[in-house]
Amino acid sequence: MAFLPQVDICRNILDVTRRLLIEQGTTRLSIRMIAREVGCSVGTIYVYFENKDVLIHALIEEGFDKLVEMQEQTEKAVSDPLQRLSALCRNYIRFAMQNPEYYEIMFMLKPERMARYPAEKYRKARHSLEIIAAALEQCGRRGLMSVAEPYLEAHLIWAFMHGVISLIGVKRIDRRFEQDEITEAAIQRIIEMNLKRK
Amino acid sequence: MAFLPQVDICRNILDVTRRLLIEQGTTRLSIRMIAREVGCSVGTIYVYFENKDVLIHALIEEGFDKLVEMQEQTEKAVSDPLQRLSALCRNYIRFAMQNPEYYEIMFMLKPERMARYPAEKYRKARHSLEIIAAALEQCGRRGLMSVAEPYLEAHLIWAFMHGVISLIGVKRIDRRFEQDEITEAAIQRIIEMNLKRK
Amino acid sequence: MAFLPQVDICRNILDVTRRLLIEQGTTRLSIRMIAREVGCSVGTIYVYFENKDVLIHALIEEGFDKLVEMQEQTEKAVSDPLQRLSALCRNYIRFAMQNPEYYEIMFMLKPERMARYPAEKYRKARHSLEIIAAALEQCGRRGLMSVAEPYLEAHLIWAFMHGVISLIGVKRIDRRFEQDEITEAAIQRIIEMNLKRK
Amino acid sequence: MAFLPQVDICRNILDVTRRLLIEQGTTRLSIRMIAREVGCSVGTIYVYFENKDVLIHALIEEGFDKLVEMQEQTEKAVSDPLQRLSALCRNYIRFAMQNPEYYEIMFMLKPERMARYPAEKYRKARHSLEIIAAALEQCGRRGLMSVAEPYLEAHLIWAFMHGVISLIGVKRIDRRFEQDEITEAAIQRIIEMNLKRK
DNA sequence: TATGAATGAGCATTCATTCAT
DNA sequence: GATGAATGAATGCTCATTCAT
Repeated sequence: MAFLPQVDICRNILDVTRRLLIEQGTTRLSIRMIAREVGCSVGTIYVYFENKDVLIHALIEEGFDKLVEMQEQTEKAVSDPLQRLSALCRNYIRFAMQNPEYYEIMFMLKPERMARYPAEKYRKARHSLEIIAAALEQCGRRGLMSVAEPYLEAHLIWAFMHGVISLIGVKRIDRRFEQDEITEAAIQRIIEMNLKRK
Repeated sequence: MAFLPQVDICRNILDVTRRLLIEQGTTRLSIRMIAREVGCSVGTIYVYFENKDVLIHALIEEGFDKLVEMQEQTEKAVSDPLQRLSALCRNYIRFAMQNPEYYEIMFMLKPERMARYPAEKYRKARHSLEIIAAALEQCGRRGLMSVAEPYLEAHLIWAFMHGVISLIGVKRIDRRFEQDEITEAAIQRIIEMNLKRK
Repeated sequence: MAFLPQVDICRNILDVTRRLLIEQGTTRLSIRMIAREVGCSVGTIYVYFENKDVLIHALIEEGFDKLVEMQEQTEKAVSDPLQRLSALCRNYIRFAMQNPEYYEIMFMLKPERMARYPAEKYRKARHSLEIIAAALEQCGRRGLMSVAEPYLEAHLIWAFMHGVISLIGVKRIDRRFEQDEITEAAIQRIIEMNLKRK
Repeated sequence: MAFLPQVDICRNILDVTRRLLIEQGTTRLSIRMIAREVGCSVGTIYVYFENKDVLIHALIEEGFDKLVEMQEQTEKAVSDPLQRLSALCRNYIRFAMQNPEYYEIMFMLKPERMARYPAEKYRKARHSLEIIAAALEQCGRRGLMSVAEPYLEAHLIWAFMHGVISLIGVKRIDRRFEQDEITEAAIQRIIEMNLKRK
């Protein structure tokens, strides 16, 4: 034990919590469960996180950081505005699919049900929207789209993606459709929806 | 008691539960809370509902009945297929806005987190989708739209609406936008999205 | 229904209760369970039996009546005292094996755990002992046995049988032994135990 | 607290449970009752015992350990096989009389009524039987008894003692007899029963 | 006679959190 | 920093019993 440095209990707690969040959701998730899974005592959790909410807020923040960083990189990496837009959409959906637990706490918790709602943290979410709005504007400037209100349009795009992700998450999409089929169709509609009519 | 005619305890339980569901969500909602609010004993709840799940399932069924009935009436009432489609969308969103508690248990619960998942009840949801698909087909037949796969398209429309509803529900739409502005814009995009390009 | 006379609800309740007693024991047995199984309402049970204890006491009485009647008949039917003694023993054990629910409430309930202990009813049990004591005396008079204290001896015989029955009931007899093997061996020992040494 | 050294809560819980078991039996015994009597909160019980069954199983094990240890000591201490046999019997009965709560959970619970039946724990009971069988065999080897099947005979002896203990436990022995009178008579019969007829 | 709604107390169990060590 | 005992309140649910109908 002395030679096996306790690497990073804090990290461990966060990762275990993420895993448990998928199966259990926030309410069913319990500190005892986390402790048992991490292999530490309940008290130890409280050494690192003031309470259950703080622990979840930490994960929410982490999620936003990951998402925003990914989108910022795409913004930089893809120069063609139309391709950038679809890359941003594809990324967003992929992020949700691969990190359902992050996605759930980032975008599916009703604020009125969170005891200690950290409004500031959610404001980070805005940045991800602004990146989409910027891509739309760029498309507009290049004459590819005619977007009167890019920020509103970005909300609509976001909503569309969020709807697809959510319905997949609650397993309500008809089994006849593959996940990819649905998500790709959605992305296609999103692009077309804004493309300049000739 | 003599002055407060005990109208219908069962109905009362259902209504109180609906109300509490908005504030608390399914997991936090407790039988004791319901009993306290209804003004009866815990045991009384169990006279009418075998257990907590059965109570919630009853509400889910009620919700689907309301929604499907509303959509069926619209289907009959509006003959113009394009207007019918937009009426169906508008209705769906209005239903969700006015009955957030119904909407949540109907469309937002992860099946794997429900102890006793009543798959059959959820199957009713399909009918609401089929009504939209039928409207799309009708539009196609009239040459107003060219919908290759009406059922897939109906899913996409549903997803779009569900996304708007969900984001409004978790209060993530920028305060600068009115609810109506967003929902109407979404409906407009939904129609346009499918309109035949000239 | 009108043509299907409600035969004898009371009898029905008693029989269902007996059946449930085997699986559940007195404590776990519930009025609701009985009502469900009988196919009547809980209230109906209370029409016939003042409360749960009274219902069980009725069964206890019934059990004693059956046992004593059986033993009295044997007493009359078998004239040879030695054969009578072994017949009485065999009967007793068979009664216990075939009516474990009667036997349990008749002989295994701790009086201090019965809310309303009907001491008088248990006094009936004595008669069954007296019949055994009488048989022992008869054997004594015929010179087959020399029983100094027939009543004490009857108690010991009873205890022996009760022990075999109880251990079989809690499934503690080694599986290598057949039930019959054990009970017959016990009866043999009981007879020998009292037989006059030559 | 400072004045009442919290010696050993775990031990305390076990002892209180034992006491309550006599009055209430396993089914009526409740965690709340134990907590109230121990003077701790309900949760505290669960700190030491995973659930009610585990708590009772712990007592069962404790009981078997006590009984077997006592019998093993007697086996070693008493060299004369006949005296050893009667000492083993006397010990067994004394154990049951002095620890009725242990005895009840060790030998009177129907396995089918125990939710989580710890079969392995009950297997310990066998050892106590084997010690008696060994004593019988020893008597046989010394020509004091002629025991064809010592293990079967041990079962019969056990049953006899169990019967006496049980009837005393349910207070069914006629008040005219002292407990000692009955138990000593039983032990005497047990020895005689197996003694070689001259 | 028969019903079944209603109750209040009770059940085993789990929880987030505190705090002395 | 890490522990884990301790708590009090809460959870879903069952119970024997009552009583107006």
